[in-house]
Amino acid sequence: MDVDPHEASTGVDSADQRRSAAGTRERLLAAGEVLFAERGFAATSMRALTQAAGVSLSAANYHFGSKFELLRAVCERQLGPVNDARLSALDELDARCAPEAPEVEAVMHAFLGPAILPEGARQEDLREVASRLYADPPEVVAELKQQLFGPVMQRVTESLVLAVPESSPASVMLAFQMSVGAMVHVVAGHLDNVVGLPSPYPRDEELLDFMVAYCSGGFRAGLAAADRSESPSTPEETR
Amino acid sequence: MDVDPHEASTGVDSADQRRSAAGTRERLLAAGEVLFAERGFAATSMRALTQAAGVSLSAANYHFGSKFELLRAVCERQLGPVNDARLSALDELDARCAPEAPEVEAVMHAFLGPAILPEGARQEDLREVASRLYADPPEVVAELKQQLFGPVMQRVTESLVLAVPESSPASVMLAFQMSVGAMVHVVAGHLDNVVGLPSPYPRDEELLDFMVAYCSGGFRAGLAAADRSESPSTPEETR
DNA sequence: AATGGACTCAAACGATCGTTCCAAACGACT
DNA sequence: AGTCGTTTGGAACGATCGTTTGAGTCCATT
Repeated sequence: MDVDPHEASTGVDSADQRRSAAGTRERLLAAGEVLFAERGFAATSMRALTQAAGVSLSAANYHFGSKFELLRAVCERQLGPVNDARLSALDELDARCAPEAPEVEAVMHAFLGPAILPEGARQEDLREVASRLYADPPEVVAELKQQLFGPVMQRVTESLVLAVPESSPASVMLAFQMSVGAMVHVVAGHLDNVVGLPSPYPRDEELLDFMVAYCSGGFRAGLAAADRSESPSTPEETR
Repeated sequence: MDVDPHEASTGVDSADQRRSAAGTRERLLAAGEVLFAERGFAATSMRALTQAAGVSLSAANYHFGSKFELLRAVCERQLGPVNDARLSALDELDARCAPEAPEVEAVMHAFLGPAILPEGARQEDLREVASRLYADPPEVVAELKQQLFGPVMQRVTESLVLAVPESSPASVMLAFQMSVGAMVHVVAGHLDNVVGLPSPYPRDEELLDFMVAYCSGGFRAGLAAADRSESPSTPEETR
């Protein structure tokens, strides 16, 4: 009783056996979400992270082996539900429009929705660590990024190729990547730094509808421009 | 003659007075462009940077006061010509279509062109440090970013508001920010990590035309969706 | 009560960080 | 020749980094 590492905010005094065990891990993940999203991986020290979490330094290295594994756990915890929601939405979309190809807007909605709208219960301070992966570290994170986003990216690309069969897959991927960039920009919170916009920009369905319209319209316009410049020059594949 | 700090690659032996002076500064800026763009600000050490530049550690702190001032100099040197080209292209565009409003495609081309196409002479290994500013550090760089991009952003927004007078300025800014995100994504080189695309994706006019079409189409589609959802709900400003 | 595993703590490890200091080399000028 | 300001290199500064260590605490089980 000499030290008080963290006050018991909720009035639990019984039946909270090994609360500190799962609580510490949860605290570290929550602090990692905030700090990694705010300052990036390299600029976030383990001491600042554990201090923000209210736990000891070695506790972080006990639960997770290293700083990088902590980042991986944070990303997986945050991106797992998002990617699962994306995949299930795409499956449901495919099942709905039986043998016909899905609409571009519907695919974009399935891809953007779980990232824009807050998912499930935790919705207040959930920053997007994943957006940091698109910018932060050297090439070590490339493997993590590929591991986290690879399946979803491939799945969305397949649906988009089906949605616009007249365009080449390379153009579809290029146009989709620009949508990814727009989404990362929004999800990373860069809208908050624009002078004429509300600082915590609301993540509501209005923004989602706007993004779906933007990405779908840009997707179609980009492909139209690519087809316009490809068809008269390279008639080798259109044959 | 006991040490050999850096070999004289070019065969200069006369009339190269104080070559090391301007050469050292140039080397540091060039190394900063590459390393800051590759690994970000926090993950790039001064020792790695000066070693890549082939100069001493104290030389960097002599020419630039600190690591942050070196980053500022690198960003200014790289973004200065790009932003100047953007502003002059927008001025030329305004002068061309006399009293009428400019086209969205033309504004996007003026904004995207200098960032996509290599500018002037140096075009080989010129990475975009600026894209790192949109992702890398905490809030210290926010001031640098605002200082570097502020005028151009305001200028482009003005032209876009004129191009679509029927939409609200807030929607115009939101749609433009998504185009900024797509541009940052492309300029940051994230296309190189996509499996089905060529790894050093060519920065040619074909990509520029594609991006102009994408951003313009998305811009118009997003605004159309916003107008569609705004007009029946809030008839206060449309009056 | 005693044992064992799960967990946390303070302290320290070596390494590397950005920065500073000082002596030496350089060309320019009197 | 001699002196000055400019520029460079090498060594070292204190601080902080990620990680490891070993003793200690707590709870569940026997």
